[in-house]
Amino acid sequence: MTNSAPNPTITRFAPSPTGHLHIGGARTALLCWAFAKKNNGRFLLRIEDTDQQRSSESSTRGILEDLAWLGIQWDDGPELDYHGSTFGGDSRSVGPYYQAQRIDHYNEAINRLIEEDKAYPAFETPEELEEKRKEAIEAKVGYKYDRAALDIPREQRMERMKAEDYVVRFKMPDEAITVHDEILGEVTIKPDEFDDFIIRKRDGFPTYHLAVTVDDAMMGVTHVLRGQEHLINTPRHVALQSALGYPHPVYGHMPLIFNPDGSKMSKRDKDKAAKKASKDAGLSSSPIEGLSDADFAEWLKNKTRQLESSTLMQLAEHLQINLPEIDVEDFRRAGYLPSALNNYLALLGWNPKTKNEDGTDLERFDMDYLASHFAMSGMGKGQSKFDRVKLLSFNADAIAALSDEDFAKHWHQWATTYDPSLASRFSESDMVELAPAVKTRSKTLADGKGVIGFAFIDDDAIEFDGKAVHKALIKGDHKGLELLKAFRYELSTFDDFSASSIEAKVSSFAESKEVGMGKIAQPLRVAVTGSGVSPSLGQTLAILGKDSVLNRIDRCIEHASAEAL
RNA sequence: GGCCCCAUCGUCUAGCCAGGUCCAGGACACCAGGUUUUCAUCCUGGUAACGCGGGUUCAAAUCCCGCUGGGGUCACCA
Repeated sequence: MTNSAPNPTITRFAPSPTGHLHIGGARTALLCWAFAKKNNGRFLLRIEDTDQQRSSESSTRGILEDLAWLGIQWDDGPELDYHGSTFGGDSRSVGPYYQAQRIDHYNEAINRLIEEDKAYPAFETPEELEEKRKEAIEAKVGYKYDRAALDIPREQRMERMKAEDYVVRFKMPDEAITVHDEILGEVTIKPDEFDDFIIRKRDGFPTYHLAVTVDDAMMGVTHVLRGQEHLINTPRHVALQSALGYPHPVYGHMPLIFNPDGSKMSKRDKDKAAKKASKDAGLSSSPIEGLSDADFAEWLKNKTRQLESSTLMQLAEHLQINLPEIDVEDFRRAGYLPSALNNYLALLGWNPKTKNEDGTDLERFDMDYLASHFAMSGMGKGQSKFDRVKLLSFNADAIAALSDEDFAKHWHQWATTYDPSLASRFSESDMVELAPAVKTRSKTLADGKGVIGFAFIDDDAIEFDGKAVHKALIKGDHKGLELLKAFRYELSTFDDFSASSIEAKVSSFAESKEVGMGKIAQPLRVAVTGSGVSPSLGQTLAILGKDSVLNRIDRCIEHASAEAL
């Protein structure tokens, strides 16, 4: 495909601001972005807020920030300042990018269609239509609008428009429409599958079909990459484009993403998980302030009832469970890196079909790679299941690959938002020091705290794991305990508490006592952490510092001596 | 239910369009072993799939048909 200057490739992502950015939407946006970049084109962001009831400004803001966090930069669209860089703008002067601000454009197109007799007003009320729909269902036939309004003479219709409430319907041409889809091939839909759909609602706002057609044309969109749930809409848009004399963009409908059990990934999954945990825990009354017992009981027994997101999070915390991640914000909170999320998302349905040097398939790649290699030909046709375990593995690898400095930056930034106590306990430069111990032991940024959990406990509050104490200190004639005492003595005059010199110190001590490293390492580890498991000994002691280490050893000696009697 | 889309290891997939090089390759997970003072990392090896039935062909994971299964869609939501 060649691109001459006058006709750049333009893709778009057009979310409706009715909630957070769903992970499926993020993948659509990512691949639209990648396609545009690969073809030296532009990626456009448009907010489809024609549903006045459900749209909100805070949703828009959230979606913009989620995209920015992922690093999916839009060239045209609403402006956003994010950590010093500006996203969006209107350099081509084809805005505004909020559909609610583009009503004049839609009306112009609608009026033109009416004048050309390609669209017409219809006067049935929603209730009347609902009635007819019900009848059709009972008769087990597909419902289609019966074109009753077309029986009214045109003159009369035009007259009634002035006085009555009405919708505008598009006269769907009576011919089969073939969509040339870059992913699925040719898809032909017969005319009896369509009726004269509404293009302007009673409230004067256009419907999605009309708005999307007008906007894509006016904004110069050349390629539409979207989820397969839109496949059936495409013939409508193609017909509308023809009627309005617009060019037809190239389409690509990508397969949808599902939960491992095959169900749709939806916000309801969070309620489902919380309900199950509540039942398992035998909760009979609301444990959350601001949620009444009655509401809680109703929510619990009604499968479709959903709780406010913040309430749900409080409940999850109370139950000590993790809610399934559904929105980009969820993954962010859970401590995923955007690079890992993008990588996994891109691979879900797209394959670079390239080998690594060792002959394995290329799976790990970054945004630059995507931007220079993405092609629709690599898209799969089949639906896929979202495997959090594989994503976790991608994330763990991405974290491990970070430099200590970058890891500290990400970790501290994450903690600042999601775990302020962690962020205030350890500065970013502290975290650089912690990085070597934490990186290979964390699958997510949220895991980090657990790795160094021993550092969060006061010296005199350490709880000693009985088994570990026995195995490391008491077993074999208290050899471990004696070694620990001896090492404690040497440590009292030792001041260089860097990880490497502590390692050296322990090593030379073991040599002088003619024992293996483990003989002194494990007693020490148990003494300072209470358990037999921690990062490397040098790192562990370095994190605690000399005072704390000595305190803890003393306390352990006391504890173990009592145990040994 | 009508229409439309889809179908390879448990999961994501390569191979399919241009049939033979595929007793089907990779990744995640899992199992076993190794490295490591513990854990984690890391290394080595292993288990594991062409949904079913018909064709076409010397030859089918690859082409055709049917079945089954999964999904989408049938709004004055997008």
